[in-house]
Amino acid sequence: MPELPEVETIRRDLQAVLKGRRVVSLRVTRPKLLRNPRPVFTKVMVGSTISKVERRAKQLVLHLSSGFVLLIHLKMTGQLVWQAKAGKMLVGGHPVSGVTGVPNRYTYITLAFDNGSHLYFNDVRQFGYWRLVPISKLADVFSPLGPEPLAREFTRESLKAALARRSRTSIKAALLDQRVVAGIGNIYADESLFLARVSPAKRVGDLSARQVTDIWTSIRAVLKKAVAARGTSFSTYRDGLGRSGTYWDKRLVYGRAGEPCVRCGSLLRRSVVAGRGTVSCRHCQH
DNA sequence: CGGAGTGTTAGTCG
DNA sequence: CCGACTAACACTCC
Repeated sequence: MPELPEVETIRRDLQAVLKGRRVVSLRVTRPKLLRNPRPVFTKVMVGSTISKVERRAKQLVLHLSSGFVLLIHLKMTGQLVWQAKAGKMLVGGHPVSGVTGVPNRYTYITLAFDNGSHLYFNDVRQFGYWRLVPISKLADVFSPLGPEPLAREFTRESLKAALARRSRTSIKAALLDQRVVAGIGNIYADESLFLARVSPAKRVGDLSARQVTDIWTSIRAVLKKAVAARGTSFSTYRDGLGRSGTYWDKRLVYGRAGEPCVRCGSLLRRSVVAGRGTVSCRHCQH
């Protein structure tokens, strides 16, 4: 489920509580979510310290003192819950209605830390994974990914060049392709294309130079706004600080099929583009 | 109850 | 080498 803004929010929250923590134990009740053999996980993780928490595309990147990084992908329904010894809890990822507290029936991996806190990985659909990679191999693992859209490397020119090799597909499929630009998913693809006034079904080869520029500008604007809002609707502190993740209230089109377009008032339409549910304004987007 | 839909992506098939 | 489609899985909604 989470896209760049949600994963970035989780990264910041976890960095604050996990940096410098030593792993004292690992518990796995669904081994298939591990991309390495379980003995490797135990050996690499137990006793090692987390030095920093980064993000690349939609993955979390936890650096370990053992010379490895732990990649965590939440896919559609993955959720990370950190809980202090005293009970303070923070949550990032897909909420499970009616399921509170950890561990619960969807908790498949648990890390225990030296200060008595725990990190729980819950995943209803079990698409997510944990993967250990030697730090020396990290660049290879990430090499297929396109640029980070909020980094300097993502320029109008780099987007134009990446799109040039995919002229026959729809612009929405291109934006969802992590090799073109890393971190955009279904929500922010629709949001960005609405802001750029470009139809999601438009063939990449038919885009004007101006439209490519508008898409580039819109991607950055939408993602910056969403990061500032802590993502969409699901990242929630449970310690009395209140809810977070307010992009849902700011969204322009996602989940608004049948509602009036904020720009022209005509009704937003639902369609299927690139195999995904898609919302757009037929009047504003061309 | 059946069927469609869900924030992802790796793999297959033409 | 594309680009479209589907499976992986569990749950909600109509």
